[in-house]
Amino acid sequence: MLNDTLTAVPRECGDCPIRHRAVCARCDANELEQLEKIKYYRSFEAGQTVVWSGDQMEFVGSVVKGIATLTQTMEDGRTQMVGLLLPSDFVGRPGRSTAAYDVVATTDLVMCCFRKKPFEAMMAKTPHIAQRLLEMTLDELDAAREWMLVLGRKTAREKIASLLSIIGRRNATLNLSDVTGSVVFDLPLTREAMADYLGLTLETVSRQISSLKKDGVIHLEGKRHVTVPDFDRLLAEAGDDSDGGMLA
Amino acid sequence: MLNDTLTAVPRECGDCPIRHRAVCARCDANELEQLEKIKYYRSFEAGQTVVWSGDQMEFVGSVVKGIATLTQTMEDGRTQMVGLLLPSDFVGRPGRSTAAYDVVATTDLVMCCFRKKPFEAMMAKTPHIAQRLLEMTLDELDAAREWMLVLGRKTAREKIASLLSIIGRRNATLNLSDVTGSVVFDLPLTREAMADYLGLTLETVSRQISSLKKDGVIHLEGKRHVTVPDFDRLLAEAGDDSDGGMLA
DNA sequence: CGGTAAGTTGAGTAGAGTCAAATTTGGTGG
DNA sequence: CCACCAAATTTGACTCTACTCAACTTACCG
Repeated sequence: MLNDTLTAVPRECGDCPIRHRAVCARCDANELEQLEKIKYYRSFEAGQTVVWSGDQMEFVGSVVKGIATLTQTMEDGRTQMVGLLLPSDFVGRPGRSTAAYDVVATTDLVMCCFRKKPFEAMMAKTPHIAQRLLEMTLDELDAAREWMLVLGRKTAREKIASLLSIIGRRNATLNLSDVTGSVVFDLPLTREAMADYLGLTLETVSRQISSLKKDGVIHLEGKRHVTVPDFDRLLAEAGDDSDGGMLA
Repeated sequence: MLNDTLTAVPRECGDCPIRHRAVCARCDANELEQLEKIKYYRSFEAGQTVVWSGDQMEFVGSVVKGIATLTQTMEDGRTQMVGLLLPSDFVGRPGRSTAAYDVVATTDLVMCCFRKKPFEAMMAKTPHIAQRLLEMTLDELDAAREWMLVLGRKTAREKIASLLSIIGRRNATLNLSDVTGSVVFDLPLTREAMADYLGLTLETVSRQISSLKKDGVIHLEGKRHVTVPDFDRLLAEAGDDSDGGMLA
């Protein structure tokens, strides 16, 4: 079954769906050819752990398809999600040998991997890669800081609204549609994963979603399919005047 | 009086106290000479705002001396500190025109500034700068994620202990002393600033500090001078087994 | 059609927030 | 050098949001 997934993945960088957004975005044809030589695809099933915190990192890479989470765990089991990895996002840190976080596949996942050593060697010779990685890292830093405001200062209701607006906005970006008026999307996370992202308990997440539903801010079909009739209303509930956290 | 401060600042990069840690750390003599041409020093008094969120960023630069904070504010006034800037830390984001956060001098502050355009131009030609900036940004991203765990999952008491252990560890690093047994330092932040960092109210900060004092985890002389008799005890109170958040 | 995981809802509690004094402190002008 | 002031900090009393524990419902999968 893993092969089915692999078959769906492009063999050539030219066909790659994340070609223009990933760490390789700035590479020219020649550089891409070099990358082709050291890349390989790996597939993971939903729920599988991609990397364990503290383990040796033998590769870095990009998410091609699916969603993964970056989480930290305390000894007593308290868990905090510190990043949501979407297609084109980069995993791993050049120059560091062990992983600092758990990476877990939330959905079935395909990654484009590079063995760490050759990648680092290539990065040193190829400014285009380092430049793009810097740009992506600065974006992630902004997203992390945006999230610090959510975690530190927002109420449970605002936290949920913030998460929904981020997911909604991202979906709109991918579909190239406007975030005006009504927005529809599927939640890629369980209530528990949402709780881990928001620094809440899953019960509180559930209650606040019910409350937003009751107040007509969102509609639900099943547990995952969300309709936001008025996106500005959602943003107001999130405590953001205009555009709050852009995550990816 | 500004001149007094300026006089204390090196004119030559060679004498600079942050020479080997800042964004210029990897530059060779020639590159440094180019940087000298576009650099200038600016001093700020404690309490002064260095950059307003949303403003045009006409410069980027490094903290040379003193401490600054990076904060976000919601319309209703809730604020969250998203970074603590220490000597050698970089301010500003190449490739972005407006500031995303308020930068405020917590103590008297000296910055080594570069006009944004020339700096960006130089970065494009000088891999050493971009490399070092990538490294620093990755470190900041790790620190931000570490802090997300603190904000999202720790109790008030653990938050305070986490902040104290970070400050204690940083001081030890600067003094090249071990973080074994007893550690002594001055708090660089008011209770309110600590609260903004930790996502708490200043009253809660005060109560938890009193509680840690009562339990003998710390001793206080005046409001700012802290003695930690047993650093491991403090780490245990922070919920960290070994080394929790390293901030700088 | 049952079994299990995911999600919802309820009741009671606790930890942090709010509002309101009191107290300490560092700095200043006399 | 000392009294005084404004700001920072501490402490108290009360409230409320989000957590805990628990039962129940729903959806999905074999």
